[in-house]
Amino acid sequence: MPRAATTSDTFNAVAEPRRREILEFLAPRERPVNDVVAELRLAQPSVSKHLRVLLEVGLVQMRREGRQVLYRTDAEALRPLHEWASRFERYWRSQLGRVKERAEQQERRTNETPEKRRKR
Amino acid sequence: MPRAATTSDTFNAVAEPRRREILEFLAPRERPVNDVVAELRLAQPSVSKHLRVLLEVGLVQMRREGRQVLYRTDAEALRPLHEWASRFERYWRSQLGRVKERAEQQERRTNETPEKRRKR
DNA sequence: TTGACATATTCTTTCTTGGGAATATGATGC
DNA sequence: GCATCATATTCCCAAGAAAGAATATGTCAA
Repeated sequence: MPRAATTSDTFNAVAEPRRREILEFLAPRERPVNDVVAELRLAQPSVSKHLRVLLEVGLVQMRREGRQVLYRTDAEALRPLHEWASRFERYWRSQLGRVKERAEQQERRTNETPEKRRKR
Repeated sequence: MPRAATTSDTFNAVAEPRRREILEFLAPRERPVNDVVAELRLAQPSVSKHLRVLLEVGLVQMRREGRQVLYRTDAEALRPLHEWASRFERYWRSQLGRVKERAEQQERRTNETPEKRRKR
């Protein structure tokens, strides 16, 4: 089974960094596509494609106005993500003492090959 | 450019539903791999691969104990995700009145083909 | 050592992605 | 109609992804 489609749900849609930037830009108020192109310095077709993905999962709303198409983030659609992460809040609260130690362990492991790691 | 690796960051790692389930299961306390296999009814190699991805982005910690390898969710690593979603909290609060209307629009659009949608 | 248990890796197959370039569609004003 | 602005789609490509099956590695116990 290949990886799930980016349009399958919110989690997959926001996995792409550019789409997260677009969502942030379109959160305060609606904007035409070209504003996104100019602000984020992306190619226009690229922006259109990202917006399509976001629209399909309901993360943005769209409205036609003359020649322009105005997009806006539908923040409500991000709540499931927020709530899912919230389920872990109680755990990171109780793990605070061990955080630094673990971060250091993790850093030591970074850039090691699987072979080296396996020997441990 | 193809899609970013699942190990590139937290967002990509949690885009996979099975990995989210694994994180939930391993949040309360550490568990051997086979417990994950049994509980989530996944193939053992599949679980090992998912755990590897989670380990590389720091979402789980690992500890060897005899023949077993114990894994545990590092909830702290989910905070960036939670905080990113929190940035949109003020927007969904102020958009509450329009939510139902939009959800209905979205539902009407679901299962429409791009061709139909384009005509609007 | 041998065998059994626990976990990890490799290989193959099927499928999706995001960028770039080119082109198509859509709306407006003359 | 025609040129122009604004946006969307299509085609191609390189890079992975996830599942399944088979196999490898590691550890303990007798």
